[in-house]
Amino acid sequence: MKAHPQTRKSTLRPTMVDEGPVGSGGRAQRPRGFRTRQAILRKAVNIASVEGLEGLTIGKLASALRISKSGLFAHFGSKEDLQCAVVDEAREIFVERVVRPAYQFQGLKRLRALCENWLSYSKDGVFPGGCFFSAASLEFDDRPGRVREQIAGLMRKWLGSLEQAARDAQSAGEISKEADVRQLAFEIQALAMGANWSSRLFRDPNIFGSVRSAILRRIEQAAEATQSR
Amino acid sequence: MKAHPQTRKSTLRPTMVDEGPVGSGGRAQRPRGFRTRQAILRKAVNIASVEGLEGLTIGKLASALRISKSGLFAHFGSKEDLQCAVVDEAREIFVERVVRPAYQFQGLKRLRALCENWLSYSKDGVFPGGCFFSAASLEFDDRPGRVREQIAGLMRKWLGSLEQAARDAQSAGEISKEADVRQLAFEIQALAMGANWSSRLFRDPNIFGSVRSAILRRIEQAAEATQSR
DNA sequence: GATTAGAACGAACGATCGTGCTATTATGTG
DNA sequence: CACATAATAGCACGATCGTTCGTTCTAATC
Repeated sequence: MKAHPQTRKSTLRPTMVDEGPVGSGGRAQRPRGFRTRQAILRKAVNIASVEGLEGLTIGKLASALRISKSGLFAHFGSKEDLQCAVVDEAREIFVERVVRPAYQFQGLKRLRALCENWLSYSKDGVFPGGCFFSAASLEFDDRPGRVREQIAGLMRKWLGSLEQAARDAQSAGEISKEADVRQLAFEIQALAMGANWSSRLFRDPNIFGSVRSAILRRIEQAAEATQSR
Repeated sequence: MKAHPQTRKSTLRPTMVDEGPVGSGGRAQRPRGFRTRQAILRKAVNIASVEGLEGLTIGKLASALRISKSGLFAHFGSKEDLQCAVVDEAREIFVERVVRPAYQFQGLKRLRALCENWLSYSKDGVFPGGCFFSAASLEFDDRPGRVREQIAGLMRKWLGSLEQAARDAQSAGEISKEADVRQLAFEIQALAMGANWSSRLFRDPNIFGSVRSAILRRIEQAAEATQSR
């Protein structure tokens, strides 16, 4: 004759309100469960950046948040939905940290800012596991599905932003007309991801300095010369 | 009264002898279980390059080989051991395909051959999931343990090979004395991994051509100039 | 042909996976 | 306060995870 099931363990947690000061001084509160969802995603992104999007497990995530598995699961219909939401949350953080601050500049300055911001985004550990998208790209490039397409779309857009900034710089005469801006964008991205890779695998933060130089050199090379394709 | 358990399903598979012609014309056979182990690793490497080293599961691997889970497991003491063996198998394939053929050349030629071989190694799908080590690096860079250290060691060695080739080219006067060969090696590797990344995520095989040019350009740049840093 | 070492198997373990279902609790509105 | 609705918890499910065990089969040695 065990006590009837389902006796609450702690009445001390009314809802998941663990977030800091919301908005600027008590702004209009969002709907109730939204905050929980947000808190879940925040933690999920951090875990996923370390363990991978597939290694991110509903059980682990729930217990990391001291939440019931089913309670968490109800916020998303499936694991795939959760993964998509996590990717989008990571995107938001990335945009806020890397893209947005660079858009106060124009042309070449913007391009440089995008690079600088990306490097410090990786170096400063915005995600505890390094660049979320480098890891996610390589994890999902062979797994067909919505997550893969979402990641691919984001990366295309990011490369497009680099390319567009370079193109604008081109229009402004800051970069040679002959430069292949698409190629330039790709090479920047490759060097940046290389920095992330090396810093993580070899635990060498110094790589960021030399990669920063390499990128600037590469940009300058596009600025100067009648460079062949 | 079920028949006593453990009646063999097929007497048709005495041992796992599915490999093609071994050695050059019936050479001295390796010990018995060794061939099985080899067949396991071959399949395991392919699966792992697609699903990741952690996504490689003993159950899936066993049933892909039509082998019992326990029988497979017995060849390795633990999953970590299996992963280490898989990494080493991948290393062997990589060396055979990328490194060794380049060592018939010297100096700059060797450096170029290493690059060319790497690109075609990725492009031709030597592993069905693209470059095994790119994926494995990013998967394990945050997971402490033997696997991580093994991968890191291999990558260090590979970068060292590139660097040494460049250094030799330097001694031969094919590359400027002022060039930073370590940096050169890194940038080559970053571009190459970028090609692998892009080709996989965007399903764009054309990237290899432009990355090849970019690498050659970068090498030439090291050859010519009194380049800073 | 009998003996023996090693290879492969079947069954089972506890843990955890993703996912349902139902009941309980919390919140916001009248 | 009562009520409706949304959010969360509890429990259970079948599947699969890595791992262990004891048994059976195979191949080589005497």
